[in-house]
Amino acid sequence: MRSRGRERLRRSHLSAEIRPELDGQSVRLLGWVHEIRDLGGIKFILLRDVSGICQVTVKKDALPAEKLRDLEDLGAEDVIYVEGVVKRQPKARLGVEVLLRDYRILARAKRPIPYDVTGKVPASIDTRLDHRILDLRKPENKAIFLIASTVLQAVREFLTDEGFVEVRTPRIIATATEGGAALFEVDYFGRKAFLAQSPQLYKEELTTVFEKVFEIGAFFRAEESHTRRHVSEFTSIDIEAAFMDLYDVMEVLERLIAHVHRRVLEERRKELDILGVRLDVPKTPFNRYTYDELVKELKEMGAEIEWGEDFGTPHLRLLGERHKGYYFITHFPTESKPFYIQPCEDDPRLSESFDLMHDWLELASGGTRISDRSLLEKRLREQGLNPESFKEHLKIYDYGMPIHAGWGLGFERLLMVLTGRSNIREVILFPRDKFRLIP
RNA sequence: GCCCUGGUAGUAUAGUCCGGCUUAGUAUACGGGCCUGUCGAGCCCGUGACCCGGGUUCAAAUCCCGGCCAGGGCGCCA
Repeated sequence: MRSRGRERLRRSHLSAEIRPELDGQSVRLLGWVHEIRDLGGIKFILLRDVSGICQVTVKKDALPAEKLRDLEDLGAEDVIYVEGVVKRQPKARLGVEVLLRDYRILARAKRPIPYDVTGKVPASIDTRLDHRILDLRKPENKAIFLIASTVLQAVREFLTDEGFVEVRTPRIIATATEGGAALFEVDYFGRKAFLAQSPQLYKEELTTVFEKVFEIGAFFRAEESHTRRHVSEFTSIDIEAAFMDLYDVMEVLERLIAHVHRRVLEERRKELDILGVRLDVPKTPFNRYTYDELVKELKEMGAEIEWGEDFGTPHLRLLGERHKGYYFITHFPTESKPFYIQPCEDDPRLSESFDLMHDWLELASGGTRISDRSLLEKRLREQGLNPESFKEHLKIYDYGMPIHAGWGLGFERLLMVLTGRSNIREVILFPRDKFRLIP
């Protein structure tokens, strides 16, 4: 019985596949009721599935009375199975509709549904996140995550083709990896442990095995940040490669960004249209500016900044007005960077570091890493960290540590750029920040 | 953590300055009715709200204080 029922309810087409060329063909559809417009003798049901929305038309004189009665009760977000015939229809916006022959209501939605999926009335980001599953059913929000899926796929295919090995490092760690950023503490069988804020040290160690590694994963920062570009749980795309320096990995990064643009344009044109985003493949190589140059530039613009000071948000906003799109900032002061960044040989006050920017938004950060144990220990001490608590990491440097370099790219920030969204929470399915732990 | 702004039906808003003209207005959603080409459907009717606590006052959505919540910014960062 059960399996026969399932057999009947297979769909023959997705809503996006209902095209005028199918005129006259019988089709079976499955989906959610997006909207109903009832004109009395004729009723229009907009049926939404993963591919989009199509119009199902009900001429009331063409259905038996008892079928019609149930249909009168159909509401928004009900799940429905539809059998019908495709009709080329110049009067319909898409030029095509499905004339309903039979149907089954598979699941009812509560009425009134607590959130407007059709988007007739705007909703604040807080309300949207409170009803996130319904919010995601809006075509424009769904489009963001269809693009996200393509981006992840594109990143994996690009890095794999470049000879990088995908790895996974622990989320639960014993000590802070970089000092600085606040970590979430967890109770690990009665011992104190932390949620990882970065795969940094593990990925460096792994270059001595796989040479080129990458990881796509969630990391955690217990910062008090309250901005549109910070959350407590975010996704980082990280690479690390032996026998490379900052210029090598910058080149990998800009080619990756270009590749991602190409793939999104190839596969998600419809979603970009829904979002109203015009995307161009950025020209490589991206512009490169040194920290020194930009400090000079900022001073010329009248900004207050001392050499050695890291750029603050107001500085970056100023720079973003002058430098549009993707660009690199290189050679930051060693002091402003984490302990593992390689100081320049000719001027140790500067480091072999870089950030990838888009306008004023920081997307990625990376550089050449220190490969000499004694220098690394010296840098740890200079940053007020205790080498003793890094001994598990430091011992790797005794087993043959070549020069290596890498970067970490904020996946959601890249997605903000690609989808034209200004709040990082919009591009995370279920965002976590200081104030939000549900849904 | 600090600073700024805000909290009115399910949602989004008007009203708040300058307290009373308010049975708190509008849109949308929802319920009922009319409607055979809608696509922001239309028209008619209806249900539905002043964040919580204290204070000032004859009178508080409106002014004051505290709390909670939210949005944004800063620091920090991806």
